[in-house]
Amino acid sequence: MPRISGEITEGIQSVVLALRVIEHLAQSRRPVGVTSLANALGTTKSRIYRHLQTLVQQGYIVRSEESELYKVGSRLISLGRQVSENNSLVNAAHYPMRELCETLGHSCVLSQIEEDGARVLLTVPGKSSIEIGVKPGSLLQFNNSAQGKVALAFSPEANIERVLAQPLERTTPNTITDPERFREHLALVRKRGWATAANESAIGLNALAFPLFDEMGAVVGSVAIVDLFQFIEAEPTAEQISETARTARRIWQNLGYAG
Amino acid sequence: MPRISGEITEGIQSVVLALRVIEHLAQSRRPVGVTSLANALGTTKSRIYRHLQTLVQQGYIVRSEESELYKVGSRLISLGRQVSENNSLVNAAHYPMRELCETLGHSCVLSQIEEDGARVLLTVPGKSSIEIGVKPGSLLQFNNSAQGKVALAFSPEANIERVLAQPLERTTPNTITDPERFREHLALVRKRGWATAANESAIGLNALAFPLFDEMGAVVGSVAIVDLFQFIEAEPTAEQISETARTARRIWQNLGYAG
DNA sequence: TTGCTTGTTTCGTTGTACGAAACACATTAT
DNA sequence: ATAATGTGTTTCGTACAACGAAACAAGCAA
Repeated sequence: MPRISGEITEGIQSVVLALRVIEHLAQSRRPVGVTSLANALGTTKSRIYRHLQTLVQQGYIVRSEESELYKVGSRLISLGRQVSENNSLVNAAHYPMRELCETLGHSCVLSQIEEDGARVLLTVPGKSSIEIGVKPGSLLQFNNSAQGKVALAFSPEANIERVLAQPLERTTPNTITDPERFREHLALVRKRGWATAANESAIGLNALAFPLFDEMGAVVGSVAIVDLFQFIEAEPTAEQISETARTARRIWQNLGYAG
Repeated sequence: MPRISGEITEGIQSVVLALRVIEHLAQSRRPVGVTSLANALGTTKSRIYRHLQTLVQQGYIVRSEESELYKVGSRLISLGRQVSENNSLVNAAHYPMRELCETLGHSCVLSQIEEDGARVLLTVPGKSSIEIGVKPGSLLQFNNSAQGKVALAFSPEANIERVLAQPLERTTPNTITDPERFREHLALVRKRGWATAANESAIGLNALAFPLFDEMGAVVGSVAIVDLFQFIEAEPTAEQISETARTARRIWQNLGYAG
């Protein structure tokens, strides 16, 4: 099987592709055809075709009968429900987040800490007509997002050192890339209890994030409000801070952490 | 790669196994180890180990740090949310089903029609202390479940013929396996607008199912209440029928079907 | 007609994914 | 202590699964 990127090996190839196919279909709400999928994932039509066939056979995706395009199938949907219903973090956060969104009107994002970033689990779109959001499933970096920073700041020291040992990626001129400055910044975040990330992941955007703790007191993720810099300034309003904090606290409590 | 069951080929093997691994982890709420997974799926440890590694690498599953067992990871959770949130049927049905469960106290099941059965998308557990339910993700047969029968009964004629052409599987002595009797039974279901399946899929169980239609008037699935035969008799009570019917109607309306 | 799209099928080749078996490291039993 | 079982992990040679390229079919638009 020719031509893989000379990397050390990133796992069983066919499985990796299959997951990418599923992920792609889940993202795009419209059904997708073989060719466009092959282009999007940078591989051949035959490979994609074979993979689609397997996934259809297994019931994870279906062909919409009118067009001859592929879309998410019922088996994947029920798998999705099982997984997300059994996840305590999503359950604990869902309702408080909706309320926060009602109160402040900003988009609201839940993320879970992972080895190299904060994974977006769930977003509640804001009330403005311009929709600002973060794509569920994406991985936010530790050094350029409020969610990542706040999660890292409250992590065990060993974790912080591990991240600082690696070079910090720069995405905008405002991204913090110097390890020493970043260390100081994390100390500030710990002191205040929250983080913002004005123009750090993208120019014009800001977010205000609070950490979430489980029953053992360990960080599991973060809640954040996200909006244009215009609406969430470098120093957020007292209301934004207190309301988001209150939401975070409600989520902890649902998770069993007394505070 | 030796020894597959001599079948015609059921798709890309490694992908099929990977999906089974994911499905298994999603089902079992507790973390699982390599060996038990290998036994459960009937394959070797090394194969499972390799697959788990790929899935971990991709972020779909993680190892719980205390034990060295594997469990569902955040990437799979966020995939799950995406998929189930974008699914109109689940969204339309969720709230009405909860209410139905409050009213009658039985477990409530949503399923979507598929080529060879009704796939369980979502279940709301009943209020009794004995929990009767159907596992989400499982495929209910057309001939031995209320959900399957009602979905098939309102399908296009061609679909019915296709199913009748295949031999009907028997699971209990009460399962209908004779094609002619089944055809008559479907006519009755169509006339009444609902189906039951007393002792057909398992002795002691019964279900009462209504069809669900989309905006074009085509069957997309079914809602059903499920409980012990003791609580849902061969001829359900007027209240059970009217309440479940009302729920079904509310779901159609949410889906855009005027009726 | 001739292009230019789709999705599908075939085919020969290659290197991946495989099983078996060894390995390391725990517990528990003898 | 030492054998006996239980984990999860690693190695290795090989068969055959998964692959890319290219041909094929079917649809639509100039």
